[in-house]
Amino acid sequence: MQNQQIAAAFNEVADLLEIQGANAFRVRAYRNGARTLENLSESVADLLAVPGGGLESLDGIGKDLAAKIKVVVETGQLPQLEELRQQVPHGVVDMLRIPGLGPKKVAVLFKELGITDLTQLKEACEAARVSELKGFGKKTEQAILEGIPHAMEAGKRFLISVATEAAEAIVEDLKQLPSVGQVSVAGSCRRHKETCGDLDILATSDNSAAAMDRLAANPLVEKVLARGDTKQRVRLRSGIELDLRVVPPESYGAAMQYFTGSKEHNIVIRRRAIERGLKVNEYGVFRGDEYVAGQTEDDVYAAVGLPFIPPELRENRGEIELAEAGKLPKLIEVTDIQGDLHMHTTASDGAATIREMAEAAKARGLKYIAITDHSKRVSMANGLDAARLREHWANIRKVRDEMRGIEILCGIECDILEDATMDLDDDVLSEADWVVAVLHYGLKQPREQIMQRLLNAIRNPNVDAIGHPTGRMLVNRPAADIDFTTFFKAAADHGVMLEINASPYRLDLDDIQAAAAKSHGIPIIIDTDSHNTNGFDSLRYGVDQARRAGLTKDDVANTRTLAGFKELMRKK
DNA sequence: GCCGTTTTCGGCCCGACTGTTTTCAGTCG
Repeated sequence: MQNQQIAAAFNEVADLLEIQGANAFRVRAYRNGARTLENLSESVADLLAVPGGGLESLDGIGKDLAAKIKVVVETGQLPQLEELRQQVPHGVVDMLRIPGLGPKKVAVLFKELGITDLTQLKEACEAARVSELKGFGKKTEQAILEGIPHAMEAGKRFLISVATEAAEAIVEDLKQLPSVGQVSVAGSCRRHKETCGDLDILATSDNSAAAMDRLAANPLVEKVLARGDTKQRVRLRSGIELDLRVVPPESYGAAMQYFTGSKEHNIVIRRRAIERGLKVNEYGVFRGDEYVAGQTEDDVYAAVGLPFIPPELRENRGEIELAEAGKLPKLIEVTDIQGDLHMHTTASDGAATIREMAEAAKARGLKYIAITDHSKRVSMANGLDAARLREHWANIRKVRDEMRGIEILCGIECDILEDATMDLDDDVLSEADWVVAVLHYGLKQPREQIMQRLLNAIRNPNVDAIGHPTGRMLVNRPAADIDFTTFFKAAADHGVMLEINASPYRLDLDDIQAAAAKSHGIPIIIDTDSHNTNGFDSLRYGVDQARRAGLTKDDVANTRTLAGFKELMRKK
């Protein structure tokens, strides 16, 4: 957690320096440093303890930033940030969220008009004082007024499921157009990030106007925000903004590579191009003015001496080095999954019966499932006590005996209570085929208490796995404060599996945590946590998260047959 | 502020679009 806090501090320093007109590369250095910390699995406090300066060996962390990290770890504060906050009020930073306002214009508003928050900015626009400033005009003033409500929503991001569904619908619609060749989603949505800020769609056509007209007429589209010869930006009714880029066919691969990002990945790719006397942009790979590649992404990567890199890995977190060495992992695919070990029925808060869930799972090709309804603490969800649970298991066995082609485990999603005990006694837990232990309540407890709960559960011989370990709800509720190094070590020592919960609201573990869990040799499971028969549709999002973590089929326990899976379960 | 088969400063990814001006700066991705 401390890593994220320091990263946030560095990002804020970058924002504030930018408004003050500091050197752009210095600003970038703070953002790069922040990003390194966000992606770090071990804690900076641990690295500080490494003799010889473990911090400075990190990408983008030099003498100066390392010293600042040390100060934060030791004092909990960054004096530089406190000082900058004195100089630039916090509301000024909020203005950066208004589309069309960057650091330069925000600085002018602050210095010339003394505006320090969004409310004052609104008043100034309404009084037509903004349009009188040099570099501003009537249109800018109007755009600011329209952008203020958006800024008030504070950098809203969208769940990957919401973004994916919208993007796929629009891609399908554009494909109907005869003048359009290839159409595809790019950007963070194609990289399958857990949330998307906006959408990028790419199309090849010799008639860009037709494609843009088609998009503008799509019922999902609320407003066209900007339109040029090659690029159109629209806002969807859901609030997501979407960029459509139209490129010639010979540039398709280059444009896909370029607009899929990430920005950090592409910077390295372009640097490699420069080293080879080449230039990479969205139109192709060029030697001087001569086009040398660009039709496919394979060609673009080949031009810079690399094999194709799966979009999920394109974050500049080591994938380029792996590609160079020919060691890219063969990432897990949805069809590799044979079992689903976390789901609910009408016995607790699910909408379907045992049999309906089993039939639906079988229809999707799953070979085994575990029914894991809630334990009694989750009274809101009609959680089960020992007596009801035993009765439920008897019903599950009945369905299991009657059905062919799918195995059903008698499971339970058992709460780890606030006092670190389990919600059900060991005698009943020991009768289960499968126990997933989870945190639902008391997620805001201090780290020591959270860790006590997780470690107690891991040490309980009846617990097979920890489900949605951090308890976060995306865009909504923050994760519990977990010491991951200790957590992963304990799970590995006790043979407890860890879940990537595939619900698009959770995706917990996240990509970085899952990669760290893998490095500890912990078997990962990917579960849908289905509450109805459509819940199995979420499997793809969990697999995508695993792919972003670099996981292969072998890293994920429920890609095995049931017999193989049971070999990985701890002995009882 | 970082980085360097360039050891010590000079470079750090790049193009499209908008609005305000009239040749370009700022913003964005």
